[in-house]
Amino acid sequence: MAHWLMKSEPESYSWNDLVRDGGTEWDGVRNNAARLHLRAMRKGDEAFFYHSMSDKAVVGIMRVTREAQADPKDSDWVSVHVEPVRTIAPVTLKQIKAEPTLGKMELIRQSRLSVAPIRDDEWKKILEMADAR
DNA sequence: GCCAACGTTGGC
DNA sequence: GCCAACGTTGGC
Repeated sequence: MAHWLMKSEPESYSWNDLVRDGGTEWDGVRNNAARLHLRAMRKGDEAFFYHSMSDKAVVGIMRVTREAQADPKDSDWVSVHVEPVRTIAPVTLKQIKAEPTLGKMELIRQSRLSVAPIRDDEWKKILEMADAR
């Protein structure tokens, strides 16, 4: 099972919004690299929900509940369906940057990428950081 | 608010 | 096909 990180500005759509909704169509992605990642997602994959801009922290875990299909707003693009799994203690970008083993994360190397893969060891490390609080 | 990084567009 | 100009994202 693969792991991912997906970004959203909390002012636009927050983790709490996702929990409230019980699931959502992750649409609106308009970047080719991100689209490739969306297409590579498989049902059952898990993803971190990252609050960009005002918060800059991983705040929850969600699950891919349906694989990519045409974005309802623009069929040139794709969207997946996701559901919340659980809230985690926030792991901030600052903490991630301070952790040498996380230096290769796409989150850091290419900050503008809104949908990114996460290596197994990175996933595990961030979970450990959340659980340690 | 500023600016770096990245993507896209359009003139040549 | 190259590259300058412009737009957007997102960290600081």
